[in-house]
Amino acid sequence: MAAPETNSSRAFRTLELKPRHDELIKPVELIDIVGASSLTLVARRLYNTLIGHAFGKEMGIEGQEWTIPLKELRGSHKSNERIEDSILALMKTVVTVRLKDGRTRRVQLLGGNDMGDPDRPHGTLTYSFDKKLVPLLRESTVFGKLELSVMKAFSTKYALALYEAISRRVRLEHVFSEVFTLEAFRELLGVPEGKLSTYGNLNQYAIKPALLEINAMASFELRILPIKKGRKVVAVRVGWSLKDVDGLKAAFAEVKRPRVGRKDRIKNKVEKVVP
DNA sequence: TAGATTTCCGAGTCTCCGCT
DNA sequence: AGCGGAGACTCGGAAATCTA
Repeated sequence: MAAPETNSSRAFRTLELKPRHDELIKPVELIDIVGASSLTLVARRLYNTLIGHAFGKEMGIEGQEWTIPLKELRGSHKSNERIEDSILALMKTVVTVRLKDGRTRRVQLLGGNDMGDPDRPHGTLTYSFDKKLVPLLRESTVFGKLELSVMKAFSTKYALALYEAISRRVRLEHVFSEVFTLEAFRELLGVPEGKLSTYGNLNQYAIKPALLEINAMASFELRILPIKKGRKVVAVRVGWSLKDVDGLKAAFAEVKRPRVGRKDRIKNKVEKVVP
């Protein structure tokens, strides 16, 4: 999938943009991860936290290490057991990135790391990113601005993947929709090879749930329309618009509510679902 | 001994195949 | 397209264990 070019007058570098409270900035090359579909939602959240922690304040250099208390990675569970699983999954995930000059780069999501320190055996995680990955972070000119509190609230990986991709495009001033072939859209959502092979299943289990969650909780509104060739759906048009003040208030309120029962709550609201 | 951490478990929820 | 259901997954909490 081709990454959209940013409007040239505002071609910030990642280095120059500081995240506001509760947001993190993630360069486009990382967001369009190809081949990470086997990562769990927990692992994705953990990775987003690690990225935010590492690059939120200042830009890294090759070989730099960061230390974060495990407490901040655990979430609501009190144990490290799930953190270790996620770290292993991230280290095993090889990302294929299409560079602007046409080269293809393959790199692990997460580099070497140490858990614990001499004082507290299980207290901290010291981690690094591969030296091939750090320049990507530094050179990025197109990026998404992601709201941590929103990302934490998504319950399906398809909603998170779609949110990441669209939140980046929402910032482009003159673009309000984009057409994806079904193949590209599956890749964007991170649908595993061979799964959800028919449009019916893709719509029911990936697109509809993701739309429901995003429209309930994000700062923008999404519409997805199938594009048919004959009777067969061959592509989708994804359109987006920013919410008004009332819409933003409702979204903020839903994010703050507990996850239990969310599905039923948001289903009762107006749905913009694929026909 | 108190607080931190790990292990285990079960309820709730989600995914997606097979069928109509 | 929609339904039913099996199996997988997520999550929070209780009990056990560890550490200072």
